[in-house]
This record gives sequence, C-alpha cells and structure tokens, in this order.
Amino acid sequence: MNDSLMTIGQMCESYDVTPRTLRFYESKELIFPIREGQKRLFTKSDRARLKLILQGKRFGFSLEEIRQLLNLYSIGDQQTTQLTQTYELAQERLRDMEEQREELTEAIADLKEQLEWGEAVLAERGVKLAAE
Amino acid sequence: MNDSLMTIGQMCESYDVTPRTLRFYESKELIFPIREGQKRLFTKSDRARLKLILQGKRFGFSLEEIRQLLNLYSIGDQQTTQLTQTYELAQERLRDMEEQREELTEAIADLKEQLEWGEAVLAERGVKLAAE
DNA sequence: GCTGTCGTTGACGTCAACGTAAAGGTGGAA
DNA sequence: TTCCACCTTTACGTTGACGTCAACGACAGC
Repeated sequence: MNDSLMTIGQMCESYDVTPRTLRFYESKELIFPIREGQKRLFTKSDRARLKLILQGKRFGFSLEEIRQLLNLYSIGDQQTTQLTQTYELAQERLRDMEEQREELTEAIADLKEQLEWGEAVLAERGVKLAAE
Repeated sequence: MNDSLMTIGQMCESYDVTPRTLRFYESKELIFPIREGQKRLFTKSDRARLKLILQGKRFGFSLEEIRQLLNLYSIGDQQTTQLTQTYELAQERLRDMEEQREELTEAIADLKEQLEWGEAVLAERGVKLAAE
C-alpha cells in the first residue's frame, strides 16, 4: 500500500473507474502513469489530474477540452495568459450550463402542465392515483 | 397545397426537420406515411404524431420511449389503463429531469466558485478582465 | 505443477440519432 | 428535349466514451 504509487486496481477502487477507463485516459494523454516492467504505476500527479478530469466531466467538458485545460495547468503554471484562457473557456462552459438549465426548467414546467392535464382526465374517469 | 396530405418537403418546412429525419422516424415505426407510388404522403395523424415526437424529445424521452408512448396513445385511446401508464412514465421522466436539474445547479455553483478563485488569482497578478 | 488473481495489448463493438454520399426515378417548365 | 427540383433507396460515416473479447505474461499460494 504505497501512498505515492498505486496500481491500476487501487486506482479503480479509489476513484470508482474501470481499468479500461484509465488506459483510455492514458491513450488520450490525459494521465501519464509510469511503468514498472509492463505494469502501470500511478503517481500523485496522475491522481491529481484524474480528480480534475472527473470534475471536468461533471462540468460537461469533453475529454479533449479537459486535456487542453490540463496542459495549460501543467505547462503554464505561472503563465498568466494560459490561466486567462482557462478562465474564459470555463466562463463559456458556465454560460452553456446555465442555458441548459433554463431549457430544462422550461421543459419541466411544460411536462408538469401535461401531467396536471393527465391527472384531470384520470380524475374525471374516477381513477385513483397512488398518493405517492 | 393539400391540407390533409403533405409531401416530405412540406413537412420539413412546417416542422423544421430534414427528410432524413422523417424517413428515419418511419423506419423506427414512429410515423406511417402512406405511399403514392414511391412518394410518401404524410397525413394529419402523422403530423400529430410528429408533434408529440418533437415534444417528447424536448422532454428528454428517447425515441424508443416515445414510440411506446405513441402506441399507448393510439391503441388505448379510451383505455384508462394505458393513460395511467403513460402518466406514470411521464412522472418518472419528470423526476429524472428534476434530478438532472439539481445536479446541474450544483455543478454550476461549483464552477462559479472556481471562477471566482480564478478571478482572484488573476486580480492578484494585476490582470484586467473584460467587463463583459 | 496447477490454479487463481491481476495485469498487459490490440482491435473491434456499442449506443443514438441522424448525416452524407451515391445512384437513380419522375414530372413539369422552357 | 433537356433541364431542374424533388423525391427515392441503400449503405456507410459520425461522435464520445468507453465495453468487451482474445490471447497472453507474471507471480502467489498450495
């Protein structure tokens, strides 16, 4: 149970991903586990990156976008320009997400309306619905 | 310009879809245009169904789910049981959508937090951001 | 020596909802 | 007649994020 070097199995445990996923991320150059013979060993850096990847996915970034962001982080740690770019990309994403949410909100409202209509019809027919 | 029978082109105009989409829906047994020789002619029924399809998509139903719902409508027009089933499926979808919205709301909040952090860092470095 | 567990590498498969390209039919206007 | 718009079919391509499979190596315990 080395703390700074983990096998693929331990990684899967810790982050709830499959081996296939980690190999896939490596093939996409999102993480860079070192090799001991054939085996992959994941470093602290890999874990940090993986965390960011999973976060990024939550935010709806594509893996390609995430790759670019990760590169910006590591390469231009003190490069203000890069951070600014990251910031701007994130802002765009935020706008997308807010837009999505609005659409969803609208759709929810519409669907609720339909449901009320359905309830009315069913009530007319004397159907008792589960009280839920 | 027959009102009750439309060509594929007219349908595309009216509902802002491509011919491919309509043929695809036919192949998936979502609509059943009649044939005049080779050509498809879309009836009032097809248009009603198409409207429901497009609505369903807005609500995030898959085409397969929509197909099932449409079958319920047409088969069991007066069958209360079917309507009840439709109602319940729609309720499930509503729950899904509300869950999605919550996740999205959370993600938005998190991302906003990150953005503020980024702003702070950039401000420290004396970067002026576009006032937006 | 055998079995089991964990790991490896390709390479092809999957899912949804169409897009796109190729190749051709049909009917009307110039 | 020739052209054009509009329609048809079949069939492969796209996108993203992996899943699944085959075939194999390395090592541990019994």
